[in-house]
Amino acid sequence: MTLEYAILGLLSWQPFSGYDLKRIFEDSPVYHWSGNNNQIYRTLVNLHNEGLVERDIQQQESLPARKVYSLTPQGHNALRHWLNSTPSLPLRKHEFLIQLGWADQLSSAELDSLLSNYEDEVFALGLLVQASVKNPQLHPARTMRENLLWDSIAENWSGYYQYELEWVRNLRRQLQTLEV
Amino acid sequence: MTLEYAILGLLSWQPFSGYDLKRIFEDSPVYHWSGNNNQIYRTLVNLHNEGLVERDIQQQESLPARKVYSLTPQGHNALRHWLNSTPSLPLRKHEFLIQLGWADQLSSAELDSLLSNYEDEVFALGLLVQASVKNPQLHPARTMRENLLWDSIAENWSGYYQYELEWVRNLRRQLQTLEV
DNA sequence: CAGATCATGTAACTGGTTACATGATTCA
DNA sequence: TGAATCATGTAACCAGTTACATGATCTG
Repeated sequence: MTLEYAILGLLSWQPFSGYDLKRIFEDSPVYHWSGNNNQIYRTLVNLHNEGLVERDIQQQESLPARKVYSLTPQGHNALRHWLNSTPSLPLRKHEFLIQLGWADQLSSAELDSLLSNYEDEVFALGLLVQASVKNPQLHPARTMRENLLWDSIAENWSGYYQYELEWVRNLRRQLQTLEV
Repeated sequence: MTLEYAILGLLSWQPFSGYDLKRIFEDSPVYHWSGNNNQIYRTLVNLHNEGLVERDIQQQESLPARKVYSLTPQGHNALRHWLNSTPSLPLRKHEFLIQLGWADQLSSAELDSLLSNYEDEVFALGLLVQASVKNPQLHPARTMRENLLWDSIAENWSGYYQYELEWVRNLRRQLQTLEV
């Protein structure tokens, strides 16, 4: 389960509550794929049962208690083991390309509006991603090497949206020359 | 449900059996995300219940009957409606980038071996993708415009793996210069 | 006064994976 | 003789989404 390790990673940096984690997952495209409580809170309970994290309950007046989690030595081990395991390849679910595959049924106006919508959305998301991925609150930079790694992660994400944007612009241009 | 429309799309091209579809989904990165029977066979039953496809049962001697599905007029309508609906953005689940985010805990030998593994796998998959995405059996080319669309889909996929490959090579180079 | 933020959590669901089961035929 | 291909399907499970519930405090 990826989410488990994603959480272990973050906790190896600093202790967080479920709520903190939820916000990080929501805000960062790196952790894009789950920003929902249900899974996060349940995963924390599991990790706790497995002895990989420990929880510190901080009582607050007039707000529910914060449950702050941190790694146990076993948690550190589990993380380190995962870090050395063989990397998994990125998964892309690109629904739009499937849509496009049958879009010859559309008029050229409809098709271009579809592409222009896509272009706008990619552009907008690209800006968001660029902003959030550079947010120093979302990642550590304790050594020069760690800094380089996170820069490279940020570059991978923002570069990806750039790639997608150039691709759609190029396609629109090609379709226009076909039109004439 | 994306799978539903992906199937409607394919059936709008030509009739297929569940087994045919399963193989297409397995072979093509475009439909990467599900090559498993369970869902495909169940989805076909659903589509049939909804009246979007009709089935033609072809008895065979000594082999189970082939159930060949094709679109009904309602199926064509549903597809056309979806084609004109607002495009959805690509989803990337990039587990490796999360792994990398905490990889400063590894020795430089371990880190480089991780990256080199990743590079090899991306390279290999890139070749596969390039081959399968150009396979004319997996897509129609009935008009010049349709041809252009599918070329562009193929380019999006193979270009993506190229992008990922250049990214990892670049990172390895940067890490090496840091080392010295 | 309405809506966001802090902070926890649960219920019901959809989507997707892994593994199993059957059984004939072809190919190395 | 063992593996791959053709062709159907089911059972059990894991992962992820949407929506709900509570209740105080802060901000416009």
